[in-house]
Amino acid sequence: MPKQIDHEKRREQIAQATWRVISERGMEGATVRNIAAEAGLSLGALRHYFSTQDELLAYSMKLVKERVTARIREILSLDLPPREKFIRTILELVPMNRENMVEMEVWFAFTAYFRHKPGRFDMQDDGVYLGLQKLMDYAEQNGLLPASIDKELETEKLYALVDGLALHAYMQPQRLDGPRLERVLIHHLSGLMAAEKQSDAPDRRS
Amino acid sequence: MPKQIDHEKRREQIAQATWRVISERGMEGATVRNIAAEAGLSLGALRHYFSTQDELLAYSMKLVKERVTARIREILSLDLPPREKFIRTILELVPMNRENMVEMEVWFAFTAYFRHKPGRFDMQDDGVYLGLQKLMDYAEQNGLLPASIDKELETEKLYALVDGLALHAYMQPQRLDGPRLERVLIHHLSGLMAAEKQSDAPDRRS
DNA sequence: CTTTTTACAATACATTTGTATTAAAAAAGG
DNA sequence: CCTTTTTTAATACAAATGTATTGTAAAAAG
Repeated sequence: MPKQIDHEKRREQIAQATWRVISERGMEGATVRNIAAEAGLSLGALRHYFSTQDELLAYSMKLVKERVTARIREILSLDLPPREKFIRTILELVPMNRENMVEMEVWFAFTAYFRHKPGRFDMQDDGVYLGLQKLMDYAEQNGLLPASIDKELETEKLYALVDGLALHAYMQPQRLDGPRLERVLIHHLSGLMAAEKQSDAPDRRS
Repeated sequence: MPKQIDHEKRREQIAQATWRVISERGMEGATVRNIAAEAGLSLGALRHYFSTQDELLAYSMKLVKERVTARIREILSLDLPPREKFIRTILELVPMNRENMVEMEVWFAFTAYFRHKPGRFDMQDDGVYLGLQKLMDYAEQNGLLPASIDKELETEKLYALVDGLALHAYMQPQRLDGPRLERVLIHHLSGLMAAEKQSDAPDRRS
């Protein structure tokens, strides 16, 4: 038989080809033929790794989530001051480069696609809300948050802010580029951690 | 000839059928046949009002925008205290009922669909950012905003918050229902208008 | 070396899709 | 009443798509 192939690796390559196709041509362009061509495979070859299109799409979606959570887990494992860790984790939730942009793009596409599937493959949640709740707990336990705030509402606001910014960065990348995204988020987090005087960052007394 | 038909009215009916189909079956289900069936027409009949599918979709998208902007314009025309007008306008940007939810749903679907079209029908912008800028100007001119805030950043934040909440209300309607949406937005706007002490609404001294 | 198993390619097939064509029915205009 | 024009229906057709089948080559297993 021909050179033994690492199935899992091939599946990941195909999933990445899927991401590229969706990013460039939308969900409408994510046909098995387009994906096979992007991956440099024939239809028959593709079918050896995914027997149905929805299985391929579901796998590709799952892989996006794994990649993102792995990156975040890595940041959380770094040895940083709590404040830096808190901020950097949140910044990671927003697309700062082309790669993250594609991830978010395909995540949206997958979500919209699987939402209306009869045999639902299991409506995947991105887990960001749960993660932000834990992150806010972490911030509170490390004294980053003033006691006066309504933590639950602030978590909801932060969640909406992050996803809203992500969405806008995707829809209007020329207006909302990386540096501006960072400015907006830092501004919000500074206000959040400042309690009274939300006007600016806390440690600014020059 | 058969009973003269108001073409514009028919086109609106068809567009509304399109919304329903997209809401229930996603963009994948928005075939000309499904839409014709939902509208109670034959393929040939549909084709008398829209000669191509993309023309139908583009019209349906335009109609969504017109409906939403009309509703907002109506609120702006009401005789309300500036503070109420400011808040109610922003609350209108978020889906509080089934109808608004469908509008947002199809707007997202259309946006994703037309994004990857060779002969782009004209990437429609929802105009929310521009509207919010004007609304913030209005708020400032009516003394609702403290001078200490960074108006541009706060506009960007508000924009992201609104769209993020809308997205989440769509994705997790059970968790983020109407009352909760309102609580979160009011909380944010209160903090925004409060300047120092962002902890709660301003006029609360009992 | 022989056999068997694996990766891949080519092709086939039934459905669905957008669009086009043709025709009929129905009422407005004269 | 008769012609004309508009609405609608029925059918056609080519292209695209998901999936299945068949075949082939290559290397692992013996």
